[in-house]
Amino acid sequence: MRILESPTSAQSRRRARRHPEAATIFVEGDGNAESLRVLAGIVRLVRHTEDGRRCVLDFRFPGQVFGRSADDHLLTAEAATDCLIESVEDAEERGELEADTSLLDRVTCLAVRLACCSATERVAQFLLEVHERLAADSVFTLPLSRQDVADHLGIRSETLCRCLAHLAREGMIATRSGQVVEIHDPAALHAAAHEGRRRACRSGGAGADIGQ
Amino acid sequence: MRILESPTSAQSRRRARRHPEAATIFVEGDGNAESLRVLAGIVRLVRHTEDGRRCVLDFRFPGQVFGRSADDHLLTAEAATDCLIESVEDAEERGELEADTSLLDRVTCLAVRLACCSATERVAQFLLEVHERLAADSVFTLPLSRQDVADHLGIRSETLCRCLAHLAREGMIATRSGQVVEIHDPAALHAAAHEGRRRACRSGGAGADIGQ
DNA sequence: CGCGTACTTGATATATGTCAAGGCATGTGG
DNA sequence: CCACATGCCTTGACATATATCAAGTACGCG
Repeated sequence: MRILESPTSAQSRRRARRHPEAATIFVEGDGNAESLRVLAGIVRLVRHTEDGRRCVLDFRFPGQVFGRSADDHLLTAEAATDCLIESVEDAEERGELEADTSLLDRVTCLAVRLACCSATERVAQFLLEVHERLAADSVFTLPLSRQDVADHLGIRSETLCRCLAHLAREGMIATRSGQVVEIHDPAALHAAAHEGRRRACRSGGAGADIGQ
Repeated sequence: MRILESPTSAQSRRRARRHPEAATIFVEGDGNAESLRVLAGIVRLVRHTEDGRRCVLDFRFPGQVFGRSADDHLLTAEAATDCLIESVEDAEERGELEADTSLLDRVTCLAVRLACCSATERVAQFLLEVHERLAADSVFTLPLSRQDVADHLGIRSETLCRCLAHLAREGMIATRSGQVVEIHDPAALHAAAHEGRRRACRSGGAGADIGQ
């Protein structure tokens, strides 16, 4: 199993803890508000509903922090892949802490997407965003299961497959062996991520006009 | 125009500011992190996307606080109805401040709903939640436009109408003159709010079993 | 009382979910 | 090292939910 690694992880593996894939790192609502940082692997922040459904609110990639505030512990953190996790204090010591974007902002953006965007738009947005967050090459490995991505985007895994296939047929991306994604035409992908324009601007009526 | 009033608003109207319907109270991303409290009316917390779409992330009812933290100002606050707003300091002085639930929690719940629930489920959940948050009688007035509610639930206003009509046909609720809602059968409504059970529990596969 | 806006309802198109089968990749045991 | 078994991914056919487009209606306001 390949593990995504942050550039600095090699020299800092000292006090890192290892979490095997699917392990629970902390549970929603536990009092224990520890701040953690991903060294390698991918963490998913999820909420399980009382009726057995699951929703992936966000992913954390190498170098990113989670569980920072008490609010962050409103979600459960799980290892989406095998993970190396250290405490934030360790990273702080070494001055490796990046400014992390607010979880509220992340979840808000997700809610807006879920409310407004079609499945294909969501998938395109997700690809672009992951690509950017990983600061990856145009070809990159995304070691997430289809189910994890689908649960994040609020669609079925079959729909996710179809959207990927569609984007691939249009020549915007290619998927090699499932987890390897290649972005061929970022501009077109970006357009696909924001198609809804037409459908849009009726909502507000008065206030919001586009103009671009 | 009727204005929802909090029980204590009468004696505290001193330094309250009035915002007419549709007025913007503060804009997403402004540096000015003022903490406010609704005395009367309803505030909506929205995000406008770059492509002209709108999403209502949450509503604030009389007695509730908004704009509390810097994060709260990631959203725009608008008067969904004519509003009376005071500063949190004023309420604090009088010891009227309730513990407010975290905005992250609210938005997370919304995202989960948007990701998992059908239109009818969302509408049923919304009615129950508003009913509870208003601590209202089984008959209550909800002075929100269909458009506001639809933009909150991620559906079209036509779909919202149909869902309400459906719940009414089933005898769970009645809508009198648009803004007045009557909850006839809370139990059935609660059931309608969580129908998806069947569809659910396949997602996780291994981890998440229900058991209740 | 008449007008304008928002709400409601209907007909239809489309997107997504659902169910089912097949293929591919990965890991395991011989 | 290969054959097999297992699970994930992919694709297809179909059902269904929701968006879309278009009238019609009710309601609030002047």
